[in-house]
Amino acid sequence: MTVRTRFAPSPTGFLHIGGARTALFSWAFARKHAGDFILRIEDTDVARSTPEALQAILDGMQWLGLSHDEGPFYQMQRMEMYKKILQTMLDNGTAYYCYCSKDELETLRESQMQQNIKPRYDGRWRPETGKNLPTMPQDIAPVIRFKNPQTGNVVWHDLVKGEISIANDELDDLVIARSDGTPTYNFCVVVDDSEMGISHVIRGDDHVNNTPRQINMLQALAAFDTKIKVPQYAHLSMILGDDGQKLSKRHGAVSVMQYHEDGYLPEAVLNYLARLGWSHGDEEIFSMQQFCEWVDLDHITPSAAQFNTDKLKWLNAHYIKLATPEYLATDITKRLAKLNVDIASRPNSQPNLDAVIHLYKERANTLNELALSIAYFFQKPVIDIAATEKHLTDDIKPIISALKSTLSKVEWQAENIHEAINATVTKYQLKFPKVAMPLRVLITGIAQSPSIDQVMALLGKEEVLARISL
RNA sequence: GUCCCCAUCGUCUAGAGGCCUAGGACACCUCCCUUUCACGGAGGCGACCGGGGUUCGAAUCCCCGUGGGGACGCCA
Repeated sequence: MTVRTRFAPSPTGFLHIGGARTALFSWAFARKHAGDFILRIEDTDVARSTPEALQAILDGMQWLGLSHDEGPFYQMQRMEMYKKILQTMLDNGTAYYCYCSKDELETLRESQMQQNIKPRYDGRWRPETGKNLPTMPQDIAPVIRFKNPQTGNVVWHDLVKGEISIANDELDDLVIARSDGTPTYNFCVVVDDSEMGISHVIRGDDHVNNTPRQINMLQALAAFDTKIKVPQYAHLSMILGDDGQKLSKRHGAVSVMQYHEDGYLPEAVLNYLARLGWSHGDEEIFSMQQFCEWVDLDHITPSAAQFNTDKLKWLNAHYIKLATPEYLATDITKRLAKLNVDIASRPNSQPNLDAVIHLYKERANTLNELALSIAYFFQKPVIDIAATEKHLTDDIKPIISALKSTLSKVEWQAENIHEAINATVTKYQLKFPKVAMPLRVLITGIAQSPSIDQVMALLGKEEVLARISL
């Protein structure tokens, strides 16, 4: 059997971390089994769907590199097919019209809540042999409801959570088409999943409660079309915020593109997401190629997982270290531009950006940190007054002055610069940092940097000498 | 409220009845490296939600609590 998975977001918001993880597992699972990954846009909620949200989702998927083999399919473009199937269900008695008004349903719900029973449709328009239906109101456009079985249990083996069983009498006859005729989510999912030949439905665990309804519909459809099969389900548990709280629009939920913005590499986000709620022994760091070989559904934890930004940062630092300067340069140039450091227009690109990145990439957690920390190579440093006062003391100033004139005569290479500093240190019988620290502060503005001789070599003689002004 | 799901260090997790004195990773702490800060290296701190069973033996299986989460829309 060919594995076919899908990611089916509704374009009502950005692609957040939970959605991205679901997409990642669907994508990887399809890749592992040489199957197909399908992108389907569930846009039947016309009022809330926006082109901006659609674009944001597409951008997020692209940034992460989760490429689909088919689609994107848009449900709004599949209306004819849904309506045809709706009519078939009406004809064969698996669905029926319901003329309840929204007010009527609201009243029903409230009274059920008051009696402490689960609120659900009471089936007043459900046709049964020998049953008298209410008088059809003139002013109500009907919805279509699915005639859900009333007895027995729906049982399926969830690939993540194991066997789940829900009694049919817990379920009601759900609306599958609105009064304006448009089909609803649960119906479209069922039609699309079977029509697209989806073998594994991998989705968030907020859909567990929809699954028995969907299975019932699938079975109703299958009774009239033997090609229709119930797919396998895998429900991924949700991701909690750093603080253990549920992610929501109001609290903590951010677009995956925000991570891009914040200076995270997609490699790091992907690796982190793959490892969140899934494991392959003790493996922590792995490529997507590796993940696609290893991924399986039985090692996904059924419990919710809390997001940990520190660990993401650690992975990000790792992938920055791994990356070549050339790979990072374009991105870093853009981030520098945002800091008003325009290096694109510098004539002979001195200092060399790749070399600077090379010097700094082992010390940054994010690309933003990296850009910020190398800005002083391309513009006057921001001086840390406290650090300057601490290291550039009056007693050392004459020595630095002397060093400056020595420096002005050396051939500009890190080794020679190091030697010059060493000579000064020896001459005045000092410890190396005693000289290196004031230099560092003068040149970089702050008290932390890579080897100061290497920094100086890269920055260029003229600029270094200019910055050593006391 | 009703139904469904979940429960190992602070966090992510390993764990399929004996390999468990519970392993790894992030974070934290100490030391080493060192030209400051990082990086890197070596250590350390730190968990089986509670109670009952089953079994020679339970983190692992069962039951009951407790706690957490989800669902209950003409949203998806």
